[in-house]
Amino acid sequence: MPQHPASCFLPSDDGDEFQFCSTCAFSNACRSEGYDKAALHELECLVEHIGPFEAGEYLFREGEPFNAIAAVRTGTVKAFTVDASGREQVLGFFLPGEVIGFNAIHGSRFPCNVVALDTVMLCRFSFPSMAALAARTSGLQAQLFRLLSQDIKKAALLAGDFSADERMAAFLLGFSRHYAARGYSARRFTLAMSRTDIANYLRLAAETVSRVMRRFQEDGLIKVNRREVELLDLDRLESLAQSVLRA
Amino acid sequence: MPQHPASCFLPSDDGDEFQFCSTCAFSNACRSEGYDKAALHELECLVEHIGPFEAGEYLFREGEPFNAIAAVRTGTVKAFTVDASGREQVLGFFLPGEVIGFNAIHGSRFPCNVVALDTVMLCRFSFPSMAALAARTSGLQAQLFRLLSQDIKKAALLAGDFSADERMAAFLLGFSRHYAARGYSARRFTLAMSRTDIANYLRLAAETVSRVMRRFQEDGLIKVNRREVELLDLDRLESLAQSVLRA
DNA sequence: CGGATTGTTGAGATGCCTCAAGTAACGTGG
DNA sequence: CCACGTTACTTGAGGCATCTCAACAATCCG
Repeated sequence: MPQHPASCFLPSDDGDEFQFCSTCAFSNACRSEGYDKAALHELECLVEHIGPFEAGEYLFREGEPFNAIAAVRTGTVKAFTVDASGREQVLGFFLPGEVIGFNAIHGSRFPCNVVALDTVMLCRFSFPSMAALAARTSGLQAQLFRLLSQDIKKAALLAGDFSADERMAAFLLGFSRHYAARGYSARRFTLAMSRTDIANYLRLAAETVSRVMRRFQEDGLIKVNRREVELLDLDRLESLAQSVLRA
Repeated sequence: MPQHPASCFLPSDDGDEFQFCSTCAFSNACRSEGYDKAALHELECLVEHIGPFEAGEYLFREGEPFNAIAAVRTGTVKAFTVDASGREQVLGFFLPGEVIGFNAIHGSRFPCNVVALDTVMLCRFSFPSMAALAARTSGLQAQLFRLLSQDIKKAALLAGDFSADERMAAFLLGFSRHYAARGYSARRFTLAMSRTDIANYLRLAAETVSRVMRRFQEDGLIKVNRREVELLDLDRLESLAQSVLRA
């Protein structure tokens, strides 16, 4: 995520780096906001741009040794486990700017599978190298602690006992907020995942997701066409989701 | 958590420190396993032993600024939020050796209340100081990353969609494993929390918790008397809990 | 001993799931 | 470009796990 043209091994044909990086979880750490130049340069050298991955490709597999975290540059990613009886449990989705792999530090192995839902590009960071750099760069260390802490809170959100409506509203608003924070539309977006994946993630049946979406549409809250979503009444969605999002 | 009598501000009447500290999440970091002596000495100086707190006392309140984490030395602690309609959502319980406050780093405020369920003593660590020390002590930094990562996984566990039986079995085995790992009985222990708290935590009704426990007892899985629990058939409990615990 | 809290038990209600069928979009090969 | 099979999604009907409500029992505590 360099501010200036890459000075290490970065692919030179990566013209859109500023765009990508301005939305990334590390963008603060990557910018020269008072960090010493040497450390910043090292972070530039640390990043590997990998991909593209096509829909369905595995980025990581459960049980695989952990040695790097990865920030999503483009595309959408799904993390999931498969239980003894073969059923998926979706743990989460990752949008551009979000970081994959924090749940793999403890145990030194990935506790879940991670697949691309569409065309995905990643920034890969060796975790030992990043930790070493963080030891010398207090801003980076602080950012890592914050991101890890944020993941704890995210995981706790969906653990609450909420109705199908509350879950669905919170799910949709999650996308809205993510995109809004990055300069995209808060009202219109495309879901990269199937109804089945959404249902698995929200701990609902796929049929329930269908029904709730239809009802939301009948009530004028949203407009859905296939995977295209438009949020028509953000206020009412917020009030539905408030017990989940608490903010 | 000094190995030798405290050399800083530690209360001198704290005769049982070795005992406490050997079960603590920081015990590795606190022991002189190749860490330089200076750093170890600093960690000793960093810790404040606080308490005792009595049952019902608040250790932290939601919204309170975050500036320290705390390891439980003795007693049991409950973390919870209160939603708009006044209902509690229990986020977790902390037993001796576990660390409170990792979910407060992001946001710089406690996202939940934390109360003592019985008589509680804590080791308090200023987080900025600990982060600074971690920057100079790679083992401590690694341990902090591991503990944060572990909390992500813990939070994800209860988020799965599991039956009342599976949740209850996993809940009981959680205590069993915690105590076993620390040299206490894996089969007999006392629950410090009420049925209502357990139910809130497991996202069940209190009545359901009662009924599941009775059925477990009828089936010879456990023996319960009030808050005293004895696990009679660990194997069957494990197999009930396996989809939750996945390990 | 009496009131308050905590836990237990039963009966009925309900939100979501399961099963089953049908419809719409998609990709593929002809 | 169309017929076809496949996958994704929708819709309805019925069932079940868990919740809610209500009463009661046991324990704690002043």
